[in-house]
Amino acid sequence: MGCLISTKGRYALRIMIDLAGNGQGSYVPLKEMAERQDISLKYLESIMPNLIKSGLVSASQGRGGGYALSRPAEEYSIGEILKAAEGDLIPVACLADGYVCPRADSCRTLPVWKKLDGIIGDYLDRVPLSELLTEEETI
Amino acid sequence: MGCLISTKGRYALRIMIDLAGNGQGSYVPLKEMAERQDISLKYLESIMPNLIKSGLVSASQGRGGGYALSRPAEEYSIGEILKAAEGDLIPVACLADGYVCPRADSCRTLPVWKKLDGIIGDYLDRVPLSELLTEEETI
DNA sequence: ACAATTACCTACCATTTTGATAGGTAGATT
DNA sequence: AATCTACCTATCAAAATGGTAGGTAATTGT
Repeated sequence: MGCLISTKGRYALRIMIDLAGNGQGSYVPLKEMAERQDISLKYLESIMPNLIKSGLVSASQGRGGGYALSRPAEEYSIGEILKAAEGDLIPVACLADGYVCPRADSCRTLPVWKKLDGIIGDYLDRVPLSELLTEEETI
Repeated sequence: MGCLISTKGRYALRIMIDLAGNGQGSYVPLKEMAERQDISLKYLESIMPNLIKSGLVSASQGRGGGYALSRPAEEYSIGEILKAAEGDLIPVACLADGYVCPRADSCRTLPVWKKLDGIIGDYLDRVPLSELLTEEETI
């Protein structure tokens, strides 16, 4: 389909919203969230490590364990969540990390891609996670 | 990789730039452009119908034939070119044409996707093809 | 101590998309 | 008539996507 944001990012966002609804105090088991959000537990298990690695959530094993936000919801941008979940968030392969295009210095379109990337990043970094919460979830 | 714009869109843009360099008068054979741009002729052949369908270029068969811009370069936006080449240009599957999400009315993220889509479209629609031409190509 | 609960890890897999190739057909020009 | 050109159909390898399965290790309540 050619999408910037896949289920990885979308599901991660829903998990973060779910976690925000629970507050920071206690841990929420992934199984609960999988059922609540109607997403495969096993698939979610493959996404969570990305959020852990980026320090967005903390986890605790064993009974009473689960996941929890590591900061208040207002202090997250959805940009950083999507970036963590997806690995990268680029509109065009030319901008891939580590990729050096042989046509780069004569390429007339590269500046446009960079600008586009900037615009997308700016917007997503400006939307706080808390903006996605309903009143009940915020309380 | 998770990209909004694939080679289809990027190659289409390079073809349009190449065509703009030739002016509107005569037709340019695809074979020439494939060699000049170092892109597989056969692959380009699969992209051109999209540009034809959207009325961005006109074609002529037979000797002396090829492709030509159907308007002056200033009157194209790169947004419409990319959209024609890619088929659609959406940042997230939720916005796919004809897709109706069951969670749509309670979804907290959908407004963000729509806004993002708007931002991307606005930018790309505002960049004219002529902005990608060098001085020589513009003459 | 032990059983239950939980995250975490590795491997696998079906489907779709991407990027491309191959060969042939039909129309236009010299 | 010969040639050049777009156009059409089929095929294909590799990668990404979205998901499944089974097991291991850490923690906790009882």
